[in-house]
Amino acid sequence: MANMASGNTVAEVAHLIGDAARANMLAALMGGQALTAGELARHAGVTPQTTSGHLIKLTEARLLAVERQGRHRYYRLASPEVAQAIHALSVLAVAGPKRHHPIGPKDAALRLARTCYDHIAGRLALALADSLVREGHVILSDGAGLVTDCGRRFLTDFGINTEALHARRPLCRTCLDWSERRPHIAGQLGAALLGNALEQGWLMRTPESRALRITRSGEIGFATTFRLPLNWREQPGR
Amino acid sequence: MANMASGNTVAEVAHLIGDAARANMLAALMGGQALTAGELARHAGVTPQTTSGHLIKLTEARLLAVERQGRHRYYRLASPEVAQAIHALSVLAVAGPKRHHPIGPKDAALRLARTCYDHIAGRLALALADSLVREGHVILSDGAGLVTDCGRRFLTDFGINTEALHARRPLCRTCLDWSERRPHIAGQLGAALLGNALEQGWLMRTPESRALRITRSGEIGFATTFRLPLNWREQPGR
DNA sequence: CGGACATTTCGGTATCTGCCGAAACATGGT
DNA sequence: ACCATGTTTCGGCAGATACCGAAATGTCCG
Repeated sequence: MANMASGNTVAEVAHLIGDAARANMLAALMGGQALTAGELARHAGVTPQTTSGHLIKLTEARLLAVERQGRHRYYRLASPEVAQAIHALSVLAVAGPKRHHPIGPKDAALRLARTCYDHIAGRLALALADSLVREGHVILSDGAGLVTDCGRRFLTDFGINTEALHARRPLCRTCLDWSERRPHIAGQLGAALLGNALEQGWLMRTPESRALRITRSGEIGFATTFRLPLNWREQPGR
Repeated sequence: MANMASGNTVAEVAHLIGDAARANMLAALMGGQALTAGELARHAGVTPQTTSGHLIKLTEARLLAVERQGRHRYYRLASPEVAQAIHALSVLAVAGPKRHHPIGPKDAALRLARTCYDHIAGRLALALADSLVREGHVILSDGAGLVTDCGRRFLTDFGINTEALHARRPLCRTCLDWSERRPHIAGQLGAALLGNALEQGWLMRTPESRALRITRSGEIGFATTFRLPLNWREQPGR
């Protein structure tokens, strides 16, 4: 069958995501970093040959983008829209009647702070969102969010150019947290917050995980800049 | 295989949507109305037996909800989250490089006004969104939206109880329009707008289509209440 | 009860495609 | 040049499942 380089249907896109191996790869890429074909193979639990086939399909369908670097090939989600679609599906996946996560003994770090495609998730993200709302910098009405003038000044001081963000993406979106069940800040603002925190050395990515490590300066920086309550780590959410 | 009544995975959910017949059924249900198994069979282009199997799977996975009524079974999307997921996928589906819709000679009506799950889409929806923004009733920052105090009063006068809306769903979300490429108002506010318009007899559903018919009183009502510009029908968007 | 209609169950077929082993290709280091 | 590593291509197999025809079940109507 002739391969039309463009135009997928909903069914075709869903069919691509609807395979365990491919879904695992996409989930791994939800961490926001580009991964090599080999790493993705390990995440998916299949051999490199099999992985290669999957990656070709995903790339041709424009769900992934590739970048060659020496003998490696780095794959990443092709666009924020892809991340959004996967997120929307994962909401349905968890939605089954009762399935409160079987505790994460080893994902304590993940619960504290992790990446969610391009922004921060976990309790840190909730604390930041609470702070921004409490201080009147951002107004959240569930799935929607808005940066106030006061918030714009605050973020500018923090080092985020709110003027430059007005591209196609929502300035401020919320994203349901996986561990806790409250929304945190996603969208362009969420991406900018993560970017700045990494740049300032407040957060560091961890190699083989989506977990984020909070540095010593980050401890202080977050607490003072965002006036976090002392107990923000324990707060189980609600 | 043991049927776990709960807990799907992302891959399982996507796999269900990733079949042409099932995707067609879901797309048909994006109109917001409940449809019978037979109607869905026609939409999907397969026989009733085949359809039955699909519907059982979709229902067990909690993507659809059923309601028996005599010898009919009415199926509808189980939750707004399902609609959101399908919408997110359809964004990716169209995203292929170039695929501007091959004109719709017969979907002129669809372009003008149609349902999108539970809210209004089409040029009417764009005109309404423009109006709400222009009058300062709603502030949109791309994917996010917010109802102002002034807007709250306006909507209350219109017959929408904005206090009662504060459930789990976003009060105001935007949704990328399929024909035109601009966001319109979805979420609870979008649903309330559609509901009120139907109740007041400003809009009427059409039997076998997602198109909405604008009644005579609707012509006048929309134009005066929302101060629509005279040419809102022609505006091709951008 | 019997006939029309909506929906489901059962059984069998055909197709699709995910998987791996083996081997080729590509790149970088020594 | 050689080898190690990362990735792709090829070929064949096996499991999953979408499809339909035939027939059963359920529901309304007269």
